[in-house]
Amino acid sequence: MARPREFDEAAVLEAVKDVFWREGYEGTSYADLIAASGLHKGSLYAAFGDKKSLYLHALRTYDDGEVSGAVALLSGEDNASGKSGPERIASLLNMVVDAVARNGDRRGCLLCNAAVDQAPHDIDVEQVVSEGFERMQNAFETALADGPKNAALKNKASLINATYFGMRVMAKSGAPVSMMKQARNGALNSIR
Amino acid sequence: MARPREFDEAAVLEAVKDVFWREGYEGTSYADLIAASGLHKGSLYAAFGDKKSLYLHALRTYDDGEVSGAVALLSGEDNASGKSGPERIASLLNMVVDAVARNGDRRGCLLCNAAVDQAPHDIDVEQVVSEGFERMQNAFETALADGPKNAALKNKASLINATYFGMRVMAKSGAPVSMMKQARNGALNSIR
DNA sequence: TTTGTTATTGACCATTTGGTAAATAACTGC
DNA sequence: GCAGTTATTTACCAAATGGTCAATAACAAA
Repeated sequence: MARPREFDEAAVLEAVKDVFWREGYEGTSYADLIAASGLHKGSLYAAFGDKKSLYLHALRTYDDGEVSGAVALLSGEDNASGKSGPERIASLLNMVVDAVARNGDRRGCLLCNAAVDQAPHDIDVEQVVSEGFERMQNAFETALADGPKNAALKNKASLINATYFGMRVMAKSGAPVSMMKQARNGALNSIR
Repeated sequence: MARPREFDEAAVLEAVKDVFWREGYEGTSYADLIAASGLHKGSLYAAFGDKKSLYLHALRTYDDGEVSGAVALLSGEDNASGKSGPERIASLLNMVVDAVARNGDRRGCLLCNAAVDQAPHDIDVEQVVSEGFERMQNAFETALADGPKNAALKNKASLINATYFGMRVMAKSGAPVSMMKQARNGALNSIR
């Protein structure tokens, strides 16, 4: 065979994902990626292609990790806690608030960041983002009701979905936590 | 005195604002700004300072224009139409939907874009964005009620506010108009 | 041990980046 | 017309950008 990889591909993608998450696509340089991954430029190119392709790898890593985690939480797949749908929604929104309130995490949601900075300019990014949005939308719908989905239910789900991404933007914007908590309260009240 | 300006400062800022609005801060180069404004680099620097300062000028132009316009609409300052508060909110959300549905406008909201791409990295941008968010928040509250503001009202206002920015992100993300309309319907139902 | 294959490394590249400075041009008040 | 002041223009710059390539190193199979 041939010489084996010396780096852990998943670990490198985690590091790369975090840089793009914090700095955005244009705001990230190869110098940043090299520093974060510990790899040389040639290795990054050989393993993941050019910058755009690397960004897509990072975005899909986020999609497979954070987004799928949120979807699983909302859908109640891990039914250990026995939470109701609204309780699961509350859990997710609380996590969004707490990331800012407790850790000062200003990264927001990578899917949402990608929607703002690259989706309008790159059709591949747009596709990953759109699919992620749809998955979140469906997960909110699942949490709101297990029966057949009517129009009013879809409206509620989209309301929560939009609020979710709005809160993520608030997080990146430096909005006060009080405003985020109010948004969360308003969303939860609206589905009571 | 001295040699007068040959360009219309307001017109140049409009052009510059539009580039930053479409391309983001890092995505905009001086070549773009020169092409859009018709000015030479030296003139841009002499008139508005460096790139960051020019971006702030553009952001404040947006704040004085689009944001103030939305705030005025929500507050019912121009009372010619005699619309109720919820009707004024509906008007604004409809404008957001229509920008995408009719014109395919993917720019979203510059304030929101700035929140995502520069607010976490620049305190001046963060301040303009935060103030804009607060103004929108207050305008939504004004539209929801003219009486004293209680906690439930603030929650509702923040819900709508978050939904508004979420819909803007949806716009940039290429989400289907149907999803945006659902979010609008959900938001309007929640304040009935 | 040789051979084929793939990974790593570091030097290298053209282009673009944001930014500067000196020369020139246009205006006002004297 | 002259002096003073500010705009415009052009040429220029160092640094950083994304990207490539040839040399070398490490493995497996034969």
